Amino acid sequence: MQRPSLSHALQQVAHAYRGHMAQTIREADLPLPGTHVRALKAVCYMEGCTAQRIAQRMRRDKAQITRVLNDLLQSGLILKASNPADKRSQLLHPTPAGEAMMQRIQALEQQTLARMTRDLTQEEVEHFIRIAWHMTQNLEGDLPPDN
Amino acid sequence: MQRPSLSHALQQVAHAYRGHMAQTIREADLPLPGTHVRALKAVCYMEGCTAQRIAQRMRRDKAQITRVLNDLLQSGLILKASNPADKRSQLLHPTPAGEAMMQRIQALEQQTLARMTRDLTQEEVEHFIRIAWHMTQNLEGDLPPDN
DNA sequence: CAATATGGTTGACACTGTCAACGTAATCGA
DNA sequence: TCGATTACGTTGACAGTGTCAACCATATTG
Repeated sequence: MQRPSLSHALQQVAHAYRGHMAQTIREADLPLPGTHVRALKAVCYMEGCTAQRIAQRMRRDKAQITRVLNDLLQSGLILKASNPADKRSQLLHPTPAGEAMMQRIQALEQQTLARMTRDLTQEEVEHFIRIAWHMTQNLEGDLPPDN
Repeated sequence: MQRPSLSHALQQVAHAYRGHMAQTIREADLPLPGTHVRALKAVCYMEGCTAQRIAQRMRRDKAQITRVLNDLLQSGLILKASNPADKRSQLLHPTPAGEAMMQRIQALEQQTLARMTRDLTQEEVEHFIRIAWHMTQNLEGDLPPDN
C-alpha cells in the first residue's frame, strides 16, 4: 500500500468527478442522472445504437439499460425505431430535444474536465487515460475503447 | 473528447476495480460490501479513529458512515469506546475478528491490485496515482492523502 | 449563560448495479 | 425444415451507494 494507495486514489477521483458532474447538472436544471447522461451520449454518438450495444459499451446489466432508456423515452429525449435487421431489438435515435440536451451536457462536461485537468499537460492526461484503460483491460478482458 | 475520453476511462476503471473486488470478496465468502471494507480499513489504520474522521477521509456523508459502522459493530468486527476528549464521539477500534478480516481482505486487495497493474511499471502506477490525486483536488479542494 | 457549532443518529429518498425469469425472435445443427 | 439453443429486451426483486434534513447531546465561544 502506497500513500495514497491506488485504490483510494481511484475511488476518490471517480467519486469527485461523479459528484462534480451531478452538481453541475443540477445547477443547470437539467435533471438527468449520470447513467442517463452516459446512455444518451451513446444514443447520440453510436451508429446503429441498440440497448445491447449500450450495455456492452458501459459494461452494465441490460436490465439497467432498459430502464434508463425508458426514462429517456418518456422524457422525450430519444426514440425507438424497429430494427429491420433484427426484430427483437430496436434502433435508438435522439430526438431534437435529446440532441439539444446532449449539447448542453457536453458543454458542462467539458467544463468539469477542463477544471479537473487544469494544471495537467495533454501528455499527462493521455497517459492517465492509457493507464486507466490498461488497468480496465487487465481486470475485465477486452473491448475496444469506442469513445 | 478523446478516444477513449477521460470520463469514460475513469468510469470504466473505477467500475472494473469495484466489480473485481466485490467478486473476489464474494468468492472468498467474506460478505462485506465495498464501503464497509473501506470503513474497516480506516478503523484499523487510523489513529484515534472516529466516525467523523472516516467521513472526512472517504468524503462521504456522515449518515452513511454511521450505518456502515453499525453494521460492522453488529458483525463483531469493531468496537465503540467512549472518547474521553469528547463525550459526543466514540473512538473506534477493530476487534480481533475485525483485524483478521482486514488481513484477509488486504490480501485479496493486493491480488486485485497486482492483476490490475501487472504489466505496468512502478513509475506508471505512481504517476497514475499522482494525477488521480491532482484531479481530485482540482475538483474538490484539499485534504491530505492520508493513505 | 446564551448562542452557535459539532459529532452522531435517524428517516426518507434517489441513484446504481445485479440476478433470475420470461417472451419473442434469430440461428445453428441434425 | 424442425428443434434446440442462443440472443435481445423487459420485468420483478433486491442489495448497495449516496445525500439531505431534522434531531439530540455535547462543546465552544462571546
